[in-house]
Amino acid sequence: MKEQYYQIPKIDTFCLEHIFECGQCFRWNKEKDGSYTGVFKNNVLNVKEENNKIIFHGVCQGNIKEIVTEYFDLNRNYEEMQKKLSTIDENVKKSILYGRGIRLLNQELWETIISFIISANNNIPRIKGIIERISKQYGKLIKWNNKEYYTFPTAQELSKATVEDLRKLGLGFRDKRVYETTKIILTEQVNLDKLKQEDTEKVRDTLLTLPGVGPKVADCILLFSTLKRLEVFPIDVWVRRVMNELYIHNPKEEKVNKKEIEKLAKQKYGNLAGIAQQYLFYWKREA
DNA sequence: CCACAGGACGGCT
DNA sequence: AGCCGTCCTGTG
Repeated sequence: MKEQYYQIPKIDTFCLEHIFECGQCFRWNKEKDGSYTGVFKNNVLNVKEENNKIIFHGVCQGNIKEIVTEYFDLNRNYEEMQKKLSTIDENVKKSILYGRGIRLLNQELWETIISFIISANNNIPRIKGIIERISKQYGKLIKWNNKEYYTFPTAQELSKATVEDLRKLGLGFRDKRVYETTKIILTEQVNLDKLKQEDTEKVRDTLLTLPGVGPKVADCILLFSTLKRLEVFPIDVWVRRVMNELYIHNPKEEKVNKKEIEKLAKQKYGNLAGIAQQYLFYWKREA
């Protein structure tokens, strides 16, 4: 663990606000100067856009360049994917212009699973609060710049929590789901390392066996974690809304069949459906 | 007081 | 297979 810096030139396909406010992550907070600070794995990192540079600064376990490149998905060509998607139709093109700085983070799988179980029928401020309290209670302390940060607990660490403990931290009815899933992963009834090599449908089926993981949560995990399956298309109320507006035009939005949306997304966006989903989602929700 | 928020689950038909 | 009530908690 040592303090390190890294920087890259500013690019259109990297915007802090787009990346951190598009709903894929819960542990990044905006500072007074407009930069963002967050905790992932055993790293505390601050990211700042300055002049023509993006500056990464923090305490990292390992080499900061490698850590940043992996986490921010810097080796993937977002410009090329945007060009491809822009040819599909004017609306998607518009959504990309609006959120062109989005990148899909490679977040640690275990943390992503628990975070999105907590996200079920919940809102972002509360999700963030719950995850912060869980980390403070069961994670490890990292001090930096006279401030205290806490890592997201490992399965081993979180297994110390009883259902009642979790309830006190504000998880509500999700307490039991987190508790059970933690046990399953800790005992390797589901092995997260082996999961990464399987094909998407099989991974999805396995994730769906975890308590608290339904179709939407499973797809978020597949898209926002190191699994990084760009072809999945998480469908929540916002995505349903925008897909109905753009293509289906059903006056009763709540009646729109999920299967219909899935089919549409696949035939239109193909193996980039997940990327398209993020631009559309961010565009529609912010508007 | 009530509605609702970035779903999952269980019971029912 | 599809439909629907219910599930904690915070906020308006």
